[in-house]
Amino acid sequence: MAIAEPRFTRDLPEVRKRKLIEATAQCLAEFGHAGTSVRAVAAKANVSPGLVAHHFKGIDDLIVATYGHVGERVAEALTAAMDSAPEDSESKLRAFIEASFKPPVLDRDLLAIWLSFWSLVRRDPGVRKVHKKVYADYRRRLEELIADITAARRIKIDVHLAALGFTAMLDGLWLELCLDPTTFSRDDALRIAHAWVDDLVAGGFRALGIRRG
Amino acid sequence: MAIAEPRFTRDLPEVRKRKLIEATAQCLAEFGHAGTSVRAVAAKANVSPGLVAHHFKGIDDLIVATYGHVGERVAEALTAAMDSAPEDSESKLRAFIEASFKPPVLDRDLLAIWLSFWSLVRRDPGVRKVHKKVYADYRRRLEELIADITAARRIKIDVHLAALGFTAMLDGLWLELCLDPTTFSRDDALRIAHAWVDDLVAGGFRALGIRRG
DNA sequence: GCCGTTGTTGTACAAGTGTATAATAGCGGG
DNA sequence: CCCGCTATTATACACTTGTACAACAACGGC
Repeated sequence: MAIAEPRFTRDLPEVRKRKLIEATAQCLAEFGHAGTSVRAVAAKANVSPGLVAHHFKGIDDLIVATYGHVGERVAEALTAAMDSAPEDSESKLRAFIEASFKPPVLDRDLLAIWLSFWSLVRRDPGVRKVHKKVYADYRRRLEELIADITAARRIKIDVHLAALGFTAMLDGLWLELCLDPTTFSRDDALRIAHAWVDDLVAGGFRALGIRRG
Repeated sequence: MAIAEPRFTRDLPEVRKRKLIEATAQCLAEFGHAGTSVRAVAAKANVSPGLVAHHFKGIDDLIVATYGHVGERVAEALTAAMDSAPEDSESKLRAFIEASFKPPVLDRDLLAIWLSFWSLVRRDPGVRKVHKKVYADYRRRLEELIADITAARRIKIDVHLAALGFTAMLDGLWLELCLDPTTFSRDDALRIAHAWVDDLVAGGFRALGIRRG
């Protein structure tokens, strides 16, 4: 007679939390925000509903943690792409673009998580703070690259505005591509983004002059 | 003794539906997607819960109808701005930009509706179809303007890709400005968008050459 | 080997959910 | 003025939700 296997296994809080976060990501991808409840997450993680409440304040807290977790993985993917690119800033910026439009960044499941998180930004000040920091970091990295590229070529533009416009364009392309991959293609997005860099390097965007005052 | 006022008033289905749609918009703005239920909408419209089921299939159907309704109002606002602009395409494109970054288009409440709608796109084919059409119309209008502007100036670029990039940038700026108006300002967004047009008119975006093959 | 800590379960309960149903009543047509 | 149509209500029901609670049991320390 086989030894009865334990009815459950104990995990360190840190480990269990991670498992619950991954279950939340799967629920958001599979059922959307509306179908992602404490119980749904618990079921997906093969765990009792009470355990979720034991580790997290509620489903919103869990979604924020999920955003933080996958957000770090996205940042890692982008950083890895830049690190494996040549040393010059233009190459790194282009590597950033390439990484932005392929998995794990270009991923329908990721959009589901992002949408849920965005819907929390408005009412929860803590969430708002996290969102602000994530986007500030995101923009700062691109702004530094753009500043490098333009400085080396003696191009005088407002790099802050340029970075804002560039990130907005990347975000928009990413969002619309995740929502509906049939209207335009990944390659279209890549061509558009690379063309932006081409024009930047060629001294375009003269209209984005240095900010006055 | 005063005449007892009627306990409720009858409306034409069309009128009642519109009231329910407006109540839905308010609920999405006030409570978010999670807090927008059949009952919440009914309460907001001072109506019994059963009535909602009588006019709509469910809360998803109501959200789609709300998206359609406010989407039309947005389209009207943008069209009105273009109509009151001078006849040339550049002026119309700039009027489009101006209208995009002020109410009723730039509106946190509108984003709440958009987010809910986007979260439905993935699972509901009907919703996906509506989204596709709305965005196709949106892009086509801008593509025509861009085509006009470049054709008049003998500028050879892929207007389709240019329109894709421009709409993505506008969407991204709009989204991020609605999410967090403190990181950058409406004026920043306007400067960025107008600078894009400046560069287009000046013959920039040479990198967006005519699509090969 | 036992014991204590605590991660985990199962259950219970109140509140909220969508929806079906019969009864009500506003309002236009005769 | 009454009548019929149907928009609307009120209620009921089955289900899901979040959370509290006591009991359980896995696993490390002694």
